[in-house]
Amino acid sequence: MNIDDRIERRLGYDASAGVVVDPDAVSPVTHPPSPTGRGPDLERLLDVLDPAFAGALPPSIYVHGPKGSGKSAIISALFGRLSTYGGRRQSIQTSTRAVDPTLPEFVHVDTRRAATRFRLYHDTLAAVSDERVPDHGIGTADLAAELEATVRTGTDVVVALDHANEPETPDVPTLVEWLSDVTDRLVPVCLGREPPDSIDWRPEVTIGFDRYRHHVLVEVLTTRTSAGLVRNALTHEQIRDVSEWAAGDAHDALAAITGAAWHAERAGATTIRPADLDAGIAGVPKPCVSLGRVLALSDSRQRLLYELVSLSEADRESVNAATEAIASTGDVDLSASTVRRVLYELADAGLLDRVTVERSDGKGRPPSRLVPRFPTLVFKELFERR
DNA sequence: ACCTGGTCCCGGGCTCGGTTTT
DNA sequence: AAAACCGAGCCCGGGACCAGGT
Repeated sequence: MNIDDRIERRLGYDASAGVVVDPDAVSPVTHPPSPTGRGPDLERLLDVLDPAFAGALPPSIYVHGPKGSGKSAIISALFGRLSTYGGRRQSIQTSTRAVDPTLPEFVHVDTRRAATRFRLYHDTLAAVSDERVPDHGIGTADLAAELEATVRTGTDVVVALDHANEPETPDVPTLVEWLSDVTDRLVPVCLGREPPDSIDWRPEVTIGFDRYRHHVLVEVLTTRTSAGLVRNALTHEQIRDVSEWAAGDAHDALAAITGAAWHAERAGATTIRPADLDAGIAGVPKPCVSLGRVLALSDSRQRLLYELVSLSEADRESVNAATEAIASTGDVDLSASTVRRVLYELADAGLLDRVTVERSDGKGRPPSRLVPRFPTLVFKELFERR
């Protein structure tokens, strides 16, 4: 976090209103350019990537660890920086080498947004190519040929495949195969939650992330709230409490804080009061699905979820009741049968829980209530602000 | 037996670049 | 050069069928 960034944030910000200075700085779905508290892991990654700095192909890597442990934060920050060094430029000065090495390109792909072969090739190509890549009207095979040609005439590419193995994203072996089908000069760096021995892929190197330890998470939250909220919006005590509650999960902690900050702001407060923090925490279920998964859904599905979390308790009592209520709102232009099917799909994917309700009037199978498993407060706010 | 909730699957149509025809 | 057409991925709609309850 440099001085320019801090000044930039203050520009255009009305200091007389609210708690939030920079929503992105405390958001659970954005990563700061310089993450806090993962120095040793960063060093391990740089050690492993070392061959790349000598112009050789680095090994394939599997980065694993629980949700909210900083995998994406570290990799996206690191690859973001490395991409500015990479590519066709001769970049490293050294007196001991006859020829300066060319660094490979480093590309960070979110498989939530690139969950098909087509989208993966599209996003990878878009990142390494100077020309713009069409979204439609071109076949996957043509895209693969284009990517192969670009890599052949350019440099190797290290591709970070973030969020593998989620319900909406392909599994690790599939992603790796998609890359190797194009050329072996695309080196995969996969990120996932499963331990290495439970995935069907043998990378050359594995790196494990552990949950944040309490004092490290406190440090992360302190850094991010000081960048994103007004001064003293949260006490140190409150940050410690959130960290304790989040049990090492930075995503959940930031979701609770963001929710609390908006709750306070809506009430016209200038600090986060205990009641705001309680509301923020209440808006994050345990266990909680990453907000990023929700935000990667198509517009129609996000709209549907927004309508769902805006429903009254009574309308959420059963899937059919929710279907009717959602389908009858003017903002949703899906048919009732599609709404119903999508609700079941979202439940199956783990974004909603189906809780069977006890029922006395009972013919037939008892209905189930839909309970969101994602940070509802933050999602609602983001949806309304977009 | 009957009823309602839940799962699965696939045809068809939409959008939008690319390609061919006029 | 403009217009018509084609074909790619992707989304929607809906129906067939299975599960779990009285």
